[in-house]
Amino acid sequence: MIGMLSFWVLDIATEVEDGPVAWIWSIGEDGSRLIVKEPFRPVFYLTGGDLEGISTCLEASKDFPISSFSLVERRLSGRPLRAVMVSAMTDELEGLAERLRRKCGAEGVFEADIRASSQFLMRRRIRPSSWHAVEASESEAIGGYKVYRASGDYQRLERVGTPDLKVLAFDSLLLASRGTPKPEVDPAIAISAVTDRGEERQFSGDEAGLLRGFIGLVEGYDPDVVVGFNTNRRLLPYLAERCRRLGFSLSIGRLGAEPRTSVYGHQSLQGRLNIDLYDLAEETPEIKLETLEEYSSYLGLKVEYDTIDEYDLAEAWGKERSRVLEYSMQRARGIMEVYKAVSDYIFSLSEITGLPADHVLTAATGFRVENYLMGLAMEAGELVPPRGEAAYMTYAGGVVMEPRAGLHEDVAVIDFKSMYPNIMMKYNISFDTLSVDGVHRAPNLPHAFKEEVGFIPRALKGLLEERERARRLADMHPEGSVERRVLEARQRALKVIANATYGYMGWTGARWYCREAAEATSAWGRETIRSAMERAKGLGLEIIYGDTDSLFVRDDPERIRSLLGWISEALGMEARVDRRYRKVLFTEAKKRYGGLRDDGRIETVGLEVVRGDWSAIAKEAQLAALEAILKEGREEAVERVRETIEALREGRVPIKKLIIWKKLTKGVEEYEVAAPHVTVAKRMIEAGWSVKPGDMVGFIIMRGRGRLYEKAVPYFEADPSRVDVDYYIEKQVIPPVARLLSAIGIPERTLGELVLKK
DNA sequence: TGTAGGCATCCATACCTGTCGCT
DNA sequence: AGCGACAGGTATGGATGCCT
Repeated sequence: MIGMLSFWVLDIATEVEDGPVAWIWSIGEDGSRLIVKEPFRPVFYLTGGDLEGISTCLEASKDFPISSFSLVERRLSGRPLRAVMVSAMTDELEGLAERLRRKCGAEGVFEADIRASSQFLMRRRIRPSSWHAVEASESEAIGGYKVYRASGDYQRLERVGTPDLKVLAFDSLLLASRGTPKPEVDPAIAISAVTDRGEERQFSGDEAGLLRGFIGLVEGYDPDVVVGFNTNRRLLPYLAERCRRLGFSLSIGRLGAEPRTSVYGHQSLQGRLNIDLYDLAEETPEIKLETLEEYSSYLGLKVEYDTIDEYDLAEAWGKERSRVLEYSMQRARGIMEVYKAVSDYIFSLSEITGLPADHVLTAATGFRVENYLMGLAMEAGELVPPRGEAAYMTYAGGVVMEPRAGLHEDVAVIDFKSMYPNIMMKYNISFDTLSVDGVHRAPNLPHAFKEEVGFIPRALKGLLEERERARRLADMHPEGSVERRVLEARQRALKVIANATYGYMGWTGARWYCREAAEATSAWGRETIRSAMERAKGLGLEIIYGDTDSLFVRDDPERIRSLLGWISEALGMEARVDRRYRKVLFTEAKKRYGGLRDDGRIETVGLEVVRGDWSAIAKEAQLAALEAILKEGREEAVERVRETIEALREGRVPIKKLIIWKKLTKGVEEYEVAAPHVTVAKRMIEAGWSVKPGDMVGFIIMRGRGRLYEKAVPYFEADPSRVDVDYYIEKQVIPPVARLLSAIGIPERTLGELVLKK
């Protein structure tokens, strides 16, 4: 029974049966969950001077797991290259390729370091998280899932959006008598779960019972997506270990599989997507503390949390158990809501980059860009180079103007649209167009680029055209519709990948690292913005500030229109007025300003207000002063500061507002100099808490003698009566506001007097 | 398992200088 | 006078987190 099968690709896996077989976990058009199976042979290439010799040698290598080999024409950095393509009967290519290279005297090996499942997706042009059709015959079902054998080519189907996925969000509580729970000794005490249909379940009490209850729920509901917060690095490995100790396994994958540790700490669930929203929170710059609560409020979700700090959990569990359980359920609900808000973006990113939806979140930006480029390379017959280790060499970046300090009225901000991608396309900047006699010569650099369209510019063109298409289509659908939401998420994902391509080229770890290309891009960028500044001056526009691809000018619609026209015609680039300020305040510092937008909102850039490593009281004080400066006057601004100082003096500031958070960026032993958050982290570790690189450490400065790092204590241990109020006044509140006030002519002395005035 | 460079800011630390007490 | 201890000032660089 052969017929066309349409399906949406959920996840991909490879198994070795007689040879490697790809399993595509999918959702059929009728909503059934199914597996498309196809045997395939991952390949690698051998290159060298004597391809005939290599071939003869391969002929005599029947004892190796090779299915076939052939002489093929490919390209390397755009230049034609002949190579021997070897098809393997194993999915462990690197060892095989290296042994054959040595045995047969080949010089180069290509693509042996690309995982079998990635090769399958790219060669067969299958994009995860999207619809395809293929000729297939039904074969024996496995564990209730229909299985199809695919034959022939896969066609991509133009269809917006995902099928109706079954989603399960969960949260789990772990209880330790002391410090951070350890899976060897400390139990899970509750698991809360919510389905996309709104069903809620909570398991608690006997640990074996609650874990079995959760496993039963997963088996029964059979979700396509399991979503949580901090599941990859923490919860899933923890729960799996608890199960093992209790004598059973955490079989929450399809076909009863346990979670498997996959690349970079990702936990893989067979046949399901395991999505950890913490990964997404981590890469969202607006989110500083990386908590579920913060993420929910950033997304503007109406979810209630009666938060219980992890440091208070043990005590709360003893005293107010029902409140703890309710909080756990609130978290599960919150996780589901966050998932619903971000899932379109995740699936778009997955489809564009070609990485399965659960892996795309754990992959860093560079690997997302690279996976996208690898897909294009395979289509174009361009060999994918191995990951090298280029020596780190820095180069010049964007230009930043010295701002005109002070308060300015009616300022327009002109932005170049996608400046770097457009420069790379305009001057055909790419690793395969770099050439000494190229027609495009980078300003003040010995780099030049050929005429014939390069790999990177072609990739960018594809991304930007696709983005335009997504935007146009989005506009054709009504506001609030599923299609519009999905298409908008798609255009955002496309923009992210396009904008990261410049940085990717300058990344020494990139397969297609090309410092010359990155360096030339920023050089043309500097030339572009400088010539725009010249022109603006020539037109009589008053320039206030500029950074890389933006220009702040006193608003003057007529002259600005003329400047934008010139940029389009003479530079062949596009710029637009991105925003307007009724008032904007600059200090002497670059990259820091605050303004009153034309829509009445206050906007802060670079100032302490937006930084996560200042206490809330300092940030509030600065924002209040800024608001007063922009909306009222200087006296009011000073008055706001006075009020804050007074509140601190009188002990009216809640201790939470005094917490200073800093990220521990490496192990505590690796630090060269003592710092408050490091000594606090050390103390916490001694007390049994796990504090690892990447964790945020919150501390408060207490009265006492010695260095600052000797006066810092973990925030949850701080005694409010012993807080070093003077530190908060003199080192936290005053400096940030003083910088703003001095920009409008109020000397720091004035604030000093405020402090003395008791 | 790291997109890039440019930048402000705080604080620890090393180093320098001058003063003081002691021999 | 010569020496070391110490206080105070300054230059430097580690560390963090922002901007485009």
